[in-house]
Amino acid sequence: MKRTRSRKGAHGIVDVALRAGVSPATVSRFYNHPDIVSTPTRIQIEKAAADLGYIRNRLAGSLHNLFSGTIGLIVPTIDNAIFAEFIEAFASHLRIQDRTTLIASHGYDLSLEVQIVRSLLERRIDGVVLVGFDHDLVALSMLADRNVSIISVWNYREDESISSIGASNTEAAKLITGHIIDLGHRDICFIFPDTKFNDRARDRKQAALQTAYATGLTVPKNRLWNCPYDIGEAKILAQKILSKNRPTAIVCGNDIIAHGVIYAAQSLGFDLPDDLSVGGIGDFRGSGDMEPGLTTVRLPARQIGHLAADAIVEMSQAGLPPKPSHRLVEISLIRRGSTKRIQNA
Amino acid sequence: MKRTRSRKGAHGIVDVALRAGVSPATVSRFYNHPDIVSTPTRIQIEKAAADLGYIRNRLAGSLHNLFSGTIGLIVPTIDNAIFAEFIEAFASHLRIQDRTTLIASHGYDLSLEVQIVRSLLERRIDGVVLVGFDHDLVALSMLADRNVSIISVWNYREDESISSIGASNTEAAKLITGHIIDLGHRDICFIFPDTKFNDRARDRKQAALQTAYATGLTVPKNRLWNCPYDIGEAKILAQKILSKNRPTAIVCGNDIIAHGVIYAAQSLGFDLPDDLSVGGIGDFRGSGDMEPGLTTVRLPARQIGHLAADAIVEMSQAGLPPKPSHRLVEISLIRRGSTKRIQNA
DNA sequence: AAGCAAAATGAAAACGTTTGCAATTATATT
DNA sequence: AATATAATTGCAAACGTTTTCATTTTGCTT
Repeated sequence: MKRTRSRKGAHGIVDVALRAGVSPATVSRFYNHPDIVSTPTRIQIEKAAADLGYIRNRLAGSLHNLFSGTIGLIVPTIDNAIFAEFIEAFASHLRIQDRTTLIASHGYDLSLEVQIVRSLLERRIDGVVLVGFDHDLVALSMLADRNVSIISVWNYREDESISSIGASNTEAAKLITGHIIDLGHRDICFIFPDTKFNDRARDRKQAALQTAYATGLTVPKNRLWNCPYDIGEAKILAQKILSKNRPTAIVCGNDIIAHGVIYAAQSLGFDLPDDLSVGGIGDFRGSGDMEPGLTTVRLPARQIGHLAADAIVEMSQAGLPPKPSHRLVEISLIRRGSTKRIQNA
Repeated sequence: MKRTRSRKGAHGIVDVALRAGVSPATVSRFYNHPDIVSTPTRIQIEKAAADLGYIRNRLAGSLHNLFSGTIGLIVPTIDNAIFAEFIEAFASHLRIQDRTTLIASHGYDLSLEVQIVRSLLERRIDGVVLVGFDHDLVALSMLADRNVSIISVWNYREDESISSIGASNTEAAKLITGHIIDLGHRDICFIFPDTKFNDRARDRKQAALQTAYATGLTVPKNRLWNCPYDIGEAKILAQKILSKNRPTAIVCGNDIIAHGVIYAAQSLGFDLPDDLSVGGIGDFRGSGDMEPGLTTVRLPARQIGHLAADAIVEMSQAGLPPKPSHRLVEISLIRRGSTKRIQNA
């Protein structure tokens, strides 16, 4: 394939320099270290650049100084509510810091993540933000070898070797499970997503069950289910669960599943929360507005996005810190209409 | 600030060449035109690159050949369901074509869009995908000046000057409005988002009202409302509308608003669809699963994402086509439980 | 086996910036 | 006013590739 497109129209830094009557070096400094160029020249250059409609070529720059001004963001999925608010907040805050976001998703497929990391490294990202701690070692070492800053978001654990910003998913699951137990429920069903390559789900599931066990509950086979991140599939599963010998409450690994469960209950004509209590984790957009409102644990997605953007920029400028730092964000139980004290307790 | 981070560990193309016993030129060809390097050398280079953990630097390459392998995607918002499926499909298909997605959102603020375009141009994107046809002329001409391919997605119109892939929002609004009128409804309320800088919403709103007028209906002030893209705000607005002198049906400019309306009706204890019919546009994830299922017009978001990815890659390789091309994607009315023939008609 | 075309490779000049160093100019000090 | 110091600026050499052109090697044909 012939690549013949011309961009002849575009002016370069030397054109600007020529027109402003200075050297290209000075123009470069005007953009990168504005403080060290004198006011008169600054004005000259500003005018020349405007006249020519100059847009600088950061690729050429990064070739020299190793900084591309681009940050990679790798998420499991973009197409559902889970990460939407986070991505938006992250990208916006990066833009404010004059960085751009190179985004990619892998659908919980770690091998794909390796390819994605390679592809991002080929574009010389200054840093990368990943979700959670479950990652292919190959991907991590490629990043480490090239001194690319890494931040893991969403989950919080004290002992991990890469820096992170996130909530304790363990606590989140404890909160919602504990709340439901406190309401008197003893026959509780648990629906969680697949925990393979998903430390958030794993932490939540384990903590939820642990909390149940600690109260002396047992969780038989028909009270523990797996379910993908999909409202429709959750609805179908819940309909099955609810059709016979139903529990008094369902704890869901995330709000997506909880939405499906609530719809399932409604489709079967149940009264919520009288016939069934439902709890989620996440507090996505919409969870508070549905009827009944979903009782859930609020994870501050936007805050994580904001913090992650600031942190990755700082890290990429400063070089890797000696030790990984971990930032815990607050979560809170949001009581809404989908849970209720059990009647016959 | 001193930028002293070293990437000394990283090997370049000449290291690979040295180790493979060939010239850098051959290694470059190995990556860019694999067909013209002989099998033995190919193997040598493959091995050398693997041994050294070489990751090529595409920035350096684009400096020379004007292609960065990066496509810009500018959407109004990432943080709600509207564009989520589209973005996911788009980014995935770009990845398959060995391109990466530089994403940014502007929250329906055109002036921000200009800044974003500049920032993307500084990274020398090969093409850019925008939503709709309402754009700042400055942004468009910056792109045109630099021969960057542009595709507009989501909306379809025959007469626009930039290439597009999308559905007819006019048809969509006609479909849902017509459906509701066909069901016998005459007292219909319309809730649409702000149409400023939003041609999709404008087309929909106009077509919906037109359809109503064509049937001889009038739409008084209290039957036409504005509402942001937010379930919660839609819910509040709908509660107000429904509390006094309520219509028999509500046509919503998108599924987000429709979700809010349905929740509002439920919060007031209405029976859906007996007390009220609700129609949306979009068919987002979840619209089919809620109770009752939302009657809406399906816009194939994933398909648009897929087509747009393929199209922008092709355009960016081929140079601008002589004439803008417009691709119309199919939409369809999805009848679900939220609409019903009016009882007393 | 010679001759020729085709295929594969190498040498070196770009691509558009940034930056170390040196040279110049402005400012401060006496 | 002369000198010392600091603030600006310019020169030219990178940065890591890709590509043109020329050269070498390979494969065919007779």
